[in-house]
Amino acid sequence: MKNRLKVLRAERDWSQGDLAERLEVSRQSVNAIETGKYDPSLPLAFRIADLFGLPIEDIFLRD
Amino acid sequence: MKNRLKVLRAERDWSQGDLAERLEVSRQSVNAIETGKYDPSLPLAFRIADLFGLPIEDIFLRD
DNA sequence: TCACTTAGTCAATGTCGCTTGACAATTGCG
DNA sequence: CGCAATTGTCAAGCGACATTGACTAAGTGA
Repeated sequence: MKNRLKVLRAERDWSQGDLAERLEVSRQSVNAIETGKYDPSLPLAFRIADLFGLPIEDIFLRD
Repeated sequence: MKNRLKVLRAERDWSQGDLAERLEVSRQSVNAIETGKYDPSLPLAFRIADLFGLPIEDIFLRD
């Protein structure tokens, strides 16, 4: 399960901390998801999709 | 996080066991997800979406 | 140079997702 | 009626998700 978080974040010039704050999760969680340590829960994936205004399928990709 | 699993399953006349087999998870997991005990992991949500040929957003709904 | 931000990582902790095995209650069918 | 299939649920266990706090390393700017 890959994801485009880093790119989407860069497009908006947000730090991992900025994104974490908007998602209401810890900065370490954002980092772990970006670096592929684990996948987000489904509810968090929805919050991410809502934040970026994209369908989940456009952010998270089957690897 | 609600979901339409029970309906989608009924449309195909599948038992929880049938669905579990196709998803390669336990019957108890299917039951727990259907009865709202917990949400599936993101990878499992993708497998479910693929199986039914629907986007994740059409199966799982923000509550 | 020095302070600050950012990114990455580690440890410890707690909860969630998923498992196997088991059992009861219900439904459908010969 | 009797039997099988289905659904719902429980307990115990394991690994994944997410947390706080702390630390290192690299880049930016005054």
